[in-house]
Amino acid sequence: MLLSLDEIAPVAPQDRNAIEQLAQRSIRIVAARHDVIGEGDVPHFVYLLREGWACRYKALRDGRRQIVAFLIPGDLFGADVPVARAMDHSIGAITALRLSEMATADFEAMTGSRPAIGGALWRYELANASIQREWTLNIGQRTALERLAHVLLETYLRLEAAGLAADGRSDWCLTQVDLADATGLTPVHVNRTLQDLRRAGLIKLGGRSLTIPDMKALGAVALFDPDYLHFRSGKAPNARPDRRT
Amino acid sequence: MLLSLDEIAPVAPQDRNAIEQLAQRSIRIVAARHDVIGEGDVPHFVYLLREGWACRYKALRDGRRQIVAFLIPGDLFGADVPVARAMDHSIGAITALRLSEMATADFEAMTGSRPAIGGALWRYELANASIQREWTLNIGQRTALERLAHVLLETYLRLEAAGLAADGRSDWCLTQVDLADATGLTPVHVNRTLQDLRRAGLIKLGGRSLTIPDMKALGAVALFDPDYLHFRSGKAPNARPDRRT
DNA sequence: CGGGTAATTGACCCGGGTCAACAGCAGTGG
DNA sequence: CCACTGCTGTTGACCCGGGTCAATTACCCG
Repeated sequence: MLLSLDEIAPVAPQDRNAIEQLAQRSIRIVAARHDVIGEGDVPHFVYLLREGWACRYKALRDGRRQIVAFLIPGDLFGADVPVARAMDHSIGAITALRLSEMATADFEAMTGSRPAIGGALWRYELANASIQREWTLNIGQRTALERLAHVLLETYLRLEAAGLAADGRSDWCLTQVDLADATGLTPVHVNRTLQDLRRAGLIKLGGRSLTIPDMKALGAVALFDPDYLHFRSGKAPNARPDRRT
Repeated sequence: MLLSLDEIAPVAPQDRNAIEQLAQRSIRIVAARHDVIGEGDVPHFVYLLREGWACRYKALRDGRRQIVAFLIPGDLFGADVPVARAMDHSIGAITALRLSEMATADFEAMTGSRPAIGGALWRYELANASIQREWTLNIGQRTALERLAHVLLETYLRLEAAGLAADGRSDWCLTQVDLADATGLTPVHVNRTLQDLRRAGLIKLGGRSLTIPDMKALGAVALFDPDYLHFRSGKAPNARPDRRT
């Protein structure tokens, strides 16, 4: 079973089994480009994404839309709802999805009886929060070229960590409009910037697949530092003196 | 004792006392414009901000800097470190700060023996994550005018919830450079945009204080919807049908 | 009174947005 | 099997919101 939780915080085999048991009970299929959960909803399920790509997004009243995270197979969402009352954003399917749905009551019973899962979940949500901060930085400070390079590289690395990509190559389900909504750029400018990246030999993107020939090179363009992803394989922490700002 | 945790999730008096006990043990003073914690650090304390304004920020290697959150009196930070290993961002003082520092071991012992605090903390971090998503939306989609209006209104409301502001008036400690770093604009453009807001009668800002004469009007300009703040006084959730995207 | 930080202003410029048209394909129904 | 439709990607011409550069003017605060 694909479980991105396990890439952030190790989950013991018996705990994995407990999750898997619950996850096998009910499957939900969602068509591409439909909402799984809408802003304001109080869903009664915790979801595990089994197949397909989705996104978290927020919309402004006038239609402007910001994707705030991509969800890929193995990702868990809705685990915060029992705590946070209602959704403050929507979950949208990018491709067709296959989801495991776990009744929140059952899910809470499980985390209650297995503290290790609660702890892992806590780590998982903190890692997601860290990614969210990086996105704020990405959109606020990076140029279009850096920004797209960053999103592509981050997404590739998450896919690789999930075992869905290797050797710099991956299936790719995001349209240029999706990338535009995620980066705060227009689709037209995404198109042109992707061409710049292609021309520079930094990516090959097309035909539903992404190839990154030189991770280091793309990372340099993106000003990429993988620490914020909080993968278990991450580097050790360091110390630092007082510093003026 | 000011405790923003309590504005998000109610904390029982005995739990409040437990936190206060711990918080009274050690005070740390930090000078304005110095770092409290640097990116990569593994601090051994959980901090409660008692006095002054601070921010979370991330910096790019070339010096570009993004403020990803403002911290005001009553805010708690560092509670995630025991879980997340190392800091993926920095905490910087905007004004001089007075902080309570609680040894992480003591803090964890307290949350361990008082599950209600752990639950409240979980809600608190989720509310912060929600604000972070709103900031991503803010920077990605709103114009300079909307964006500044949004930041000003959000910050005012948080101050009000903390009891540090009332009747549309509040002390104000952010410079235009701070606002620029938080919104992804340049200081020059922040200056001009603030003047537009002033000219429109939407804000009075100067002399270390902010006044918002008409909350509704400013909210309309900012496309502001307070639900994402997850204040206890928030509205009830609603339902919504399947919707195409 | 002096020195440093924060706010303001003007002139000019550019990265990315806007508008519009078109091309390539995949699905779909006749 | 093919025409039709709609989504995705691409390109060109033009424009504007916000950035850059460079002074200058308040403010503190000691």
